[in-house]
Amino acid sequence: MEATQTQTQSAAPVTSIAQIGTRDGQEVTIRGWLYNLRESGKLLFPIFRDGTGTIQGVMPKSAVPAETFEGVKHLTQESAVVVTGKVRADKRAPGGYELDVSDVQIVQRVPEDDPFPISLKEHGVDFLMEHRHLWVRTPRQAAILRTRAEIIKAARDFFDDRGFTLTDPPILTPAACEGTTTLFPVDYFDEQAFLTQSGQLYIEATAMALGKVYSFGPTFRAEKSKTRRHLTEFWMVEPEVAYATLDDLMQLAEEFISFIVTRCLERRRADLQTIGRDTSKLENIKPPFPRITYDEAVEILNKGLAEGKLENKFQWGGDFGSPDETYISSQFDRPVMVHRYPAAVKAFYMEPDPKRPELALCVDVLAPEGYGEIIGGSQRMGSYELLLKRIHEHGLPESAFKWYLDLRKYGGVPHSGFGMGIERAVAWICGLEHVRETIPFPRMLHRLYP
RNA sequence: UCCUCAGUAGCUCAAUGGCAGAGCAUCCGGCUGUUAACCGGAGGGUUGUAGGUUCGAGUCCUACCUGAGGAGCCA
Repeated sequence: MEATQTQTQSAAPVTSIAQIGTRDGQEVTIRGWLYNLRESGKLLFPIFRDGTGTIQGVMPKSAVPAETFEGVKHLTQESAVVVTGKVRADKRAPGGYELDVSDVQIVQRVPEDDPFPISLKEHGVDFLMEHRHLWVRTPRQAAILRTRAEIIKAARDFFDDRGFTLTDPPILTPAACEGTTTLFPVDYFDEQAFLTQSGQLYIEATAMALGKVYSFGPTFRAEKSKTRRHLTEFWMVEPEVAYATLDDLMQLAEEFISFIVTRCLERRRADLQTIGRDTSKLENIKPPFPRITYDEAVEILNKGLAEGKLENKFQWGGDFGSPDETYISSQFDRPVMVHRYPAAVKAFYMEPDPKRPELALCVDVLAPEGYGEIIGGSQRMGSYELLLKRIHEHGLPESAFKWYLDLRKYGGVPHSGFGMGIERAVAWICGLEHVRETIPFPRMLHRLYP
């Protein structure tokens, strides 16, 4: 399995497969891997990939040296190769171009007695997850990862271009941010620490320093969730804005989501096609998004029950379950913003609605097509006294929140923010069945390898 | 934590309680336009583990292990 040091002797310029259309008729070099090999008598059709795409090579036995032909004829899937050939437009080729191969240098040959495990046929989920480090090489997974990168870049561009400052919250924290979910404990020099479940409390502090801020980073939840929407380690982008109200926040959220979707349609359309996404469902993701109150959402559920489209009666005061969210979002053709939930089912730090104090000034954005909640946000509580009371009510240690309370003591202002789960956004935009495909190495209940 | 389903060749799956099979992958052979190529041949098995019922168990029963889907919780 030794890797030979290959000197690319050819004068042909190294080109990416994605850019090969600009080199029609020219001699180029591609550095990549053998994706597949078909043959027909004295004619070989090796398909190469380089991370940007795939292209079929054509090799008649008569056109290349005998040793080159024999070397490629017995080449194994995923062997590393440096290929030189002439680009030729061909209507028969899926990408529009083929490569008339003149030379193939084998950088590393996969042994035939231990072949690449992921063949081109279908595989089961468990097998693919065990081989995630190799699964990411397949065209569909590569397209998803490129789209994830585009979504992250779009999110950061959106905030950077609007005067937000990126401020990174800590990952090791002394206490729960929200006090609700189970955290991963960490030994911190004989002190108890936890992996963060949200950067929100910390960016409230930096928002008071810088006005408009956001964070982008990993978060951790030790919940034993086993669904297509949950990971134990996932990435969130969280903006926080001083002086912003709930209405300001909802406007920000709809502009944010629209920007990201539009960007993906502009720049990753080919990848979305590879993934098999019906992009027509993304075309109308533009402001304004429907805004409904929690009360109106409950009415929708009750009506759905009366029409026999839902099974269980929904009691006012509870949080929506997954089937409830799916039904509510199915009534709209774009993300729906549900605001003003009962304070009792939401986190301790949310500002009460002055008109109805039993409600919180919060919003959940439910993605279409049953993808559920992709954004959760709120106007933050302003009153020092009420915040202290809520901390006690939730059984949280006051000492750990002293600094957070300080934010209300020293120049407290109305402020609002939300968090968007990157993986759920990727799953929705790519139209995936499960969030496990949205991140290079998903961490789930009982899955820590590879 | 609870409910449901599934573990058979490297992979995807068949097999009425009665000889453990196919396709793909690998190897050998054939084919000058293949599109998950095709055609012919070869090798490849402690049927998740442990026990039980039976003349006989991949198949039926019990326990356990592993995985998947869902609930709860959440983004």
